[in-house]
Amino acid sequence: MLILRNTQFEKDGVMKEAEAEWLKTYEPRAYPPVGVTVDLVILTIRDKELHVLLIERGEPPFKGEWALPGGFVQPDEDLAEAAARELKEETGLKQTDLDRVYLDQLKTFGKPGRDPRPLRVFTVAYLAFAPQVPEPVAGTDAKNAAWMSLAATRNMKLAFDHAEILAEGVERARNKLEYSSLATSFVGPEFTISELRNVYEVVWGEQLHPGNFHRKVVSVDGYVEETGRTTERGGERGGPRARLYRWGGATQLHPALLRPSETT
Amino acid sequence: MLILRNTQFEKDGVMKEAEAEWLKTYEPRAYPPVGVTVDLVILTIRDKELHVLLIERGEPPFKGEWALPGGFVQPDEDLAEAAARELKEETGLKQTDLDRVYLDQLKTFGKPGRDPRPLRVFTVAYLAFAPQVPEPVAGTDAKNAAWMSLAATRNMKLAFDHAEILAEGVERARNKLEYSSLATSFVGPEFTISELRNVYEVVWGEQLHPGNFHRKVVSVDGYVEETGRTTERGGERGGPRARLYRWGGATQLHPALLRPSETT
DNA sequence: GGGGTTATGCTCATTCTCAGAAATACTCAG
DNA sequence: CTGAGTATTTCTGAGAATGAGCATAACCCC
Repeated sequence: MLILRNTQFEKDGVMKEAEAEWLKTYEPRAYPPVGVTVDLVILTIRDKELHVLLIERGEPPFKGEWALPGGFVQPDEDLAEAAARELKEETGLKQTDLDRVYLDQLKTFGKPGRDPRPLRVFTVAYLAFAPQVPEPVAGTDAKNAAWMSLAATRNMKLAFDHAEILAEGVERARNKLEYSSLATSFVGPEFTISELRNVYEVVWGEQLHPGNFHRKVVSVDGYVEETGRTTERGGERGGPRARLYRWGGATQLHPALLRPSETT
Repeated sequence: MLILRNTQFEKDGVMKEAEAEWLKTYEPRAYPPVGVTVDLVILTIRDKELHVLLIERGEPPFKGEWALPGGFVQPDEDLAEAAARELKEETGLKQTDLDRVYLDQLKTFGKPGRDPRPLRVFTVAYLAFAPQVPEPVAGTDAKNAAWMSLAATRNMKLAFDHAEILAEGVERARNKLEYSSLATSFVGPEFTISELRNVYEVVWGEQLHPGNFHRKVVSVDGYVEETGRTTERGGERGGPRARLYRWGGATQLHPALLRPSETT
C-alpha cells in the first residue's frame, strides 16, 4: 500500500517538504502500512471452570462476533504498558486487584491476511490471570463483554485468529502452573490449600491427590506462608476449618509441581 | 506521520479511488508509521564456548556497530517465514543442516525509541540453535559477520536493544535445555553422550557428573537412540570409542534434566 | 608397555514421589 | 443431639529418581 502511495505522490508531482524529509531518513525499502496491537487472553476461574474474557465487537471487521480484548499500541507506549492499559480498561479491576494479576507476553502473531483490513496487523498476545472478579464486566466502548467458559468457546467462531491465540494461551497457562507460583493469581490474597488445589485441577482438568498436593505445596520454599488464621467455617458440605495462607514471594517453584498425566 | 499524510491528501484534494476505499475501512484512529522486524539470536558452540552470530552494520543507524542479524518482515511473509529466511541468509547453512536447527519465537520488543529512525520499529526476536557450523559466515549484504563468544559480547555495546534481546535468548536457552530435547540441535545428526553432555556444560556453565548424565540421558524415553556404531577413534587424550546416538524423536523430556545448581 | 584419560556401568545412601489410609473437625439431615 | 458424610491435615511404606564415588575396560600419547 505504501508503495502505491509513494508512486502516486510521485506521479502527482506532489512532494511536500515533510514528506521529503521523512523519506530521506526512511529505509530504502518501502513497506505497506503496518499496525501493531496487543490482544489479551485473560483467564479466571468461575464455578470451578476456566473462563476467558471476550468482547463482542461493535465495529467491523467481524462486527457482532466475539473476540479477545485488545487494541492498538499507542505511540508513546511500551508493549507491556499497552497490555496493562487494556487489562485495566477491559476488566474494570481495582488497582489493588490489578497488582496481583499476572500479566506476561505470550506470543506474537502476524500471518498476512489475519486482519481483513488493508493494513498488515501484527498482534502481540499477552496472557493474564485474574482472581475471582466480582461480576461480569461492563465494556468501555459500547461493546458487550463477558466471561465465557472455555467449553463454550469451543463451539464459537472467534474473530481474527483469536481461537488460535486463545489455545496458545491456555496451553501456556497449563505449563506455567508447573514451575511458577502463578496459581496464586487466580485466588484471593488469602487462600486455603484446597482453593489452590482447585486452581490446578481446573486448569489441568484432572483430579489431584489432596494429601500429596498439600505436602508438596507447603514444602516448596517460598510458595505459601501461613497467616495463622483459618476460614470462618468448614467447607460447604462439612469438614474442618482450613488454614489460610498467603503467597510466599517466590515466583519460580523449586522443585516444580508436575502434572501427573505428563510424568507417566 | 500517517496523520500528516492523510491531512495532506485531503488538503490537496487528491483522493484516488484506492485511497478512498482504504480509508473507508481503516480504523478511525490514526497511527504513526510502524515497522516490524525479526531479529535472531543464533547460538552455537565453538571451542567449548557458547557463541552468538553477530553482524557489523554497514548502514546507519548504528553503522559500524555489532548487532543481531535480522531484517524487516516482508509483506507476504509470516513471522516464522521471515525468521527462517534470515536464518538461511545469515548463516549460509545447507538445507540438510537447517532442518535440524531449532527455531522458535523468543519475545517481542517495542519500547518507543528503541530504533532512532522516525519509524516505530517493533522486533519479534527468534531464538535459534545451530550445530557446529563449518566456518565463520560470509555476510550477504556487504556486512561483516562473525561468531562471537558470549564472554566477548559482555564487553561490547550492541546496537539497538540487542544486548537485552541476547540476554533474554541465553536465559531461555538455559531453561529450554532442561525440559526439551533441543541440546541435540547443537550437535551433529549423530553424536556421543559426551558431546551432548558438553552442550549442557557449556550452556549451563557447570560441570556435570559423567556417569549420572549418561544414565539419565539413555533412560529418558525417546531422547536418544543407538545407531549401533561408534566413533572411529577414542577422545583426543585417550579413552575408549564412544557409541554414536541419534535423536530419538521426543521433544519434551520426561523426566526433565534439571540443573544441579538450581535444585539446591 | 606405562601413565593419563575417557566411556560406560555399578553401588549405595539419600531424597522424592505416589497411593492409600488414619486422625481430626466440621456440616447437615433427621 | 446424633450419626453419616465430607474435608483438612498428617502419616506410612513401597518404589523410583538422584548424587557421589568407584570399577572396568578401551584408548591415546610417549
